[in-house]
Amino acid sequence: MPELPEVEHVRLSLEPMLVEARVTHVRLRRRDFVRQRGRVSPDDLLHGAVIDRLLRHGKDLAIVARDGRTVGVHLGMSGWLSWQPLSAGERTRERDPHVHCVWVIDGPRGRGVLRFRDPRRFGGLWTFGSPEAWAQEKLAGRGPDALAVTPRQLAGALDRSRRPIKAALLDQAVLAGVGNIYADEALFHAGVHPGMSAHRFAKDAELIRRFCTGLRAILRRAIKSGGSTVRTYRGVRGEEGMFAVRHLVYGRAGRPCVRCGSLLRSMQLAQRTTVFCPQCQARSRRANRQADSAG
DNA sequence: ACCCGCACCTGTAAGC
DNA sequence: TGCTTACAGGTGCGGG
Repeated sequence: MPELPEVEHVRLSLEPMLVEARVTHVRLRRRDFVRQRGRVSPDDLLHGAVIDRLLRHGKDLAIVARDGRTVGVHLGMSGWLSWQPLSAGERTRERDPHVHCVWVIDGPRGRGVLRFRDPRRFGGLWTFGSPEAWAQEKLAGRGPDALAVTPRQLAGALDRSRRPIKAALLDQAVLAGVGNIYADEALFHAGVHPGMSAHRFAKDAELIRRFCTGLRAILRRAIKSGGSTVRTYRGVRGEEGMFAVRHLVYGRAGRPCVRCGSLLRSMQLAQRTTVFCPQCQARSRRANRQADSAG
């Protein structure tokens, strides 16, 4: 579910509630949801800590305490972090079997419950002694964040790769934060066929620059809209992200292209459903220019 | 070294 | 209605 815009929206939404707040209770309901060998203590999950900041790189999130304790959060496909205000003296009882970890938090904006719900359990929690350890261990092998990547970095990561560009974009070692939705949207924006080889894409400096600019714009707009709710994604208050109504290709196979009217096509690429416009994203750029000049 | 294909899970919707 | 199947936003691994 959540790609960079969804994760960033969650981070921004939680920040005012969590920063400067103290964790007063922690309840881990599924031990194996914390990817750590041996015993997990409440202290590992920030019990008693004062939260200092929330970090994000790609789709990875980290909750960092003042004393350095850090919890890495990954939402996987179906993960949801929710915030519910709690009145004084009120207690919570979990009945939802998919809520795997619960934190009660006392902060400048009042008391509340932070819950991590994840039915498919592809997500998880990781514990570290410092934010540096998080960056070193959890982010090892991750590429640059998709909001900050430079055309140069992207070209460098792609120029010896023979994979289809779509497959490379989904690879978090190349670029951190892009998943199936935003890969399709960004390729459409740049007019690139998803099956184009990565090294050919990397050779075209002008194309890469255009792609990076478009990608950043799409991600920024998506963050502002609260992300994309396609099925299950929700913001921290349970609200839907409104960016899906602005998807131009993702989820629109068989419908007309907003630019040229051709019917959007669907194919399997890197085991993922891929939607593109056969006209605006033609395989050869010559065909592409012809399509442009034809209007 | 690179890249593919699959496994990891559950929920939902469509098809029969 | 009920059963079966396909599919879903992600990642990490084995092995070709």
